[in-house]
Amino acid sequence: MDVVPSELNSILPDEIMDTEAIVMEDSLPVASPAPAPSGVDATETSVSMETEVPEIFSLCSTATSTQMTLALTTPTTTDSVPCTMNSGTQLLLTPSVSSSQCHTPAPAPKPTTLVAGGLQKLSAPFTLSANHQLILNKVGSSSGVDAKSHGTPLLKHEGQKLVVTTISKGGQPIVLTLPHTAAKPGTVVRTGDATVQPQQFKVVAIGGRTELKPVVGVQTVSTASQLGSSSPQTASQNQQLKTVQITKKTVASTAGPMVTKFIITKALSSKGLSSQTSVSPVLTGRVLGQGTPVTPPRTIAIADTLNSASQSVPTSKVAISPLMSPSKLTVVSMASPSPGSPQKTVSLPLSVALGQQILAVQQPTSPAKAAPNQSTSQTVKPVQTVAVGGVGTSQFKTIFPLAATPSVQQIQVPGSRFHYVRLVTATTASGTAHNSSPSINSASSQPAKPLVVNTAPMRMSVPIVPAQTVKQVVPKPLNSTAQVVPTQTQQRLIMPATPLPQIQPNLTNLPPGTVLTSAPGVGNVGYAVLPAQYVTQLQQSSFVTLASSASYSTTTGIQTQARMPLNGTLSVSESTTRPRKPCNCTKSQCLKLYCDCFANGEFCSNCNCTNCFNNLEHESERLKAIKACLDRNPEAFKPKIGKGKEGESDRRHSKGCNCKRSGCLKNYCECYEAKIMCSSICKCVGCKNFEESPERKTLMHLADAAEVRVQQQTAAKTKLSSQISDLLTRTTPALPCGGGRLPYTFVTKEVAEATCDCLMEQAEQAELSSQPQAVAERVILEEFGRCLMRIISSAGGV
DNA sequence: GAGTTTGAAACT
DNA sequence: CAGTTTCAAACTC
Repeated sequence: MDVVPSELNSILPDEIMDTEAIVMEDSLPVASPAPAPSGVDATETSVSMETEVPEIFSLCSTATSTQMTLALTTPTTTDSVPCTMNSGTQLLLTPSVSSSQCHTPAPAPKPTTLVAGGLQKLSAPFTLSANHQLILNKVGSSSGVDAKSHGTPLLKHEGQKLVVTTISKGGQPIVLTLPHTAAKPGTVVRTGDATVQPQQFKVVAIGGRTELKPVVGVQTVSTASQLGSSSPQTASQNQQLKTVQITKKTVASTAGPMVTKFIITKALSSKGLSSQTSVSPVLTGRVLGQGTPVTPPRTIAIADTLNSASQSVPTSKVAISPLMSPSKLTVVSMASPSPGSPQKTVSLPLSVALGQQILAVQQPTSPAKAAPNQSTSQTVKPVQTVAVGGVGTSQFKTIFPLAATPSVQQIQVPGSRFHYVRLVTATTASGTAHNSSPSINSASSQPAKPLVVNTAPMRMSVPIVPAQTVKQVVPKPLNSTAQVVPTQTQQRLIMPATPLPQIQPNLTNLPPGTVLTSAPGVGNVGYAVLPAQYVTQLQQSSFVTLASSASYSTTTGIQTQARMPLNGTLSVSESTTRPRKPCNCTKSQCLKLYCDCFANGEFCSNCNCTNCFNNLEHESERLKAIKACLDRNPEAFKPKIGKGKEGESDRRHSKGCNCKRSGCLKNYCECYEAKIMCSSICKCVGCKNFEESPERKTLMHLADAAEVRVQQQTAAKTKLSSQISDLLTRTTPALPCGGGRLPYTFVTKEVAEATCDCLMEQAEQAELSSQPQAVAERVILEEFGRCLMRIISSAGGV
């Protein structure tokens, strides 16, 4: 998956993200043949995938690159969850075993395959392990048609929460995280489906909006019947909607029947970008809306409110401050759970998530049950995007895990300028390398793919502060690696994984680019908001080194990374998106407001500063500096120039200037620099920066004239360039093979023949006049020169 | 590019 | 809160 700059976020849904709706339903088990000791029982989960799409999802850590892979890892492998595939989509669930073929559901924790009658084959072994992640890799080509999986894959779904991460179109893996619950393997009950109180959450991406709604009275899905009935679909369908419905039935001894259903609707276009998502009506009443016809954003709904067990388990929660209205929020939790912790889940409270999107990335906690194919996990950098839509509000989140041992996950908040980076200390080596590995395709195709980082349960809910200043965003052209870089990045906030009581009150004031990390020894979770540019750099660099809590050392400084020469693409974007000048701080370590980078909440990048601490390498110092600044002035990181309500006239400096000697007509004056006039709150002396000031008018005229001049020059250059290009185009014969138009192409066959005729004529004349050979040669050469001149003039004249 | 000027930020 | 110092950007040469 590509890293998407924040600016594109608004565009992203259409451009980048596939629309996938995953609905997870949890219903209480009606009857529990095998009552589990705990109120929450591990139950069989029947996963029914209804796919109209020929593409097949494979749930395997070892899925081949060409396949879409779903990797489901749950802590307990013993339980198998029957999955039903309605239509041609096959879902293979194999606990820690990858199988290309469909398998009948085996009660034992054997590899189960979900086979959808779909045209494409997805073989995916998925391991139910601590990871709780389901990774779906989209396969570019569907090779074979898969037999329907009559055998229903058993997904062990102990957690009542299913976290689904959207899959990037670029073949990025989809990660589904299944939160662990207290349910035990033995308690699993086969799909007997009594659905008593199914809860369903419907995620619908409509026009880029995601809606998540709980649904009551969910229908139960019979797995076996559906599987049998499901008909394979032809691979010819380019765009298809895949719906995966996973019904989880849990039988609790005491509790009523619970049925958990996961509905995953994914609109996939075989060709990628343009996917039309129409939620298949197959799941009646479950899909609230339909994806936007054009490149809808992928949506992941995480619903899990019912299970008490799941709730009991520590979960990561991200709370988005409702006050701030970031239209899009991306949050990545990267906490590294203790190896023993069975559950790694991110629960997104609907109440919190309403109207906001949250991204959650989880890592498997229990290494033992990690997917077998871990060798590649390090290299694989799946991008995960999760969209949690509040009702009526469209939002989506994008997570960009950055791979590498110092695993960094980046979250981009569309519409907001926040880049959230979560730093995870690689504590659990075994656990970290895991499931994400299956996405081989993505790794190869996209270098900067993040690993799925292990996420420990988040301890804190973090309010996220939206960028306060709305700045013009320049959308970048979407390419394969669509990236959006804000013209002026504002990053804010940060949520400390560890409690930062001092700062929390001022979270809203946190500077952009702030990195909050857990205090040493407290935890390894950290959140960082990175400048869009920085994120872009990180993504492109394909590896990021983060030092958090000294848990791991960084081999390469971030500063270094940031300063790394950008490739052409980045440089272009940078020029347009990063107006900020590089700082030259020498004594402040870029940790004081003297530093513009720091003041703007940005990491230093391509700066000339020395001894810079304004980077991820010095998270703690930076954090302290931020805190100090906030202590001095809670408004320190708020924009100094108030946003004009209606036009620039309303803009004014929040504090006013104090100029003494500049007359407020030089850039020393913050008001003048901001191109606003001084106001009554200014304490300047000899101010000339007011409306009627003749000096100011003169300066403005000069500035305008200069600007016009520049624009004219630019326009002239552009025009000239286009003219030259046009000239070459018109004068150059089109080459059949589509080759470029080069000067030699002016010499067409006719021209060559004419030239030869001229040369021959000269030769004949020389011969007739009995000229010496040397003279004849000279005459011929002269004629050749004239011919060339005519050709050139002819070309230029056209 | 070096040096000066300037005013915000930081400090007392 | 006021005065002073520090700092880095803006400016000049």
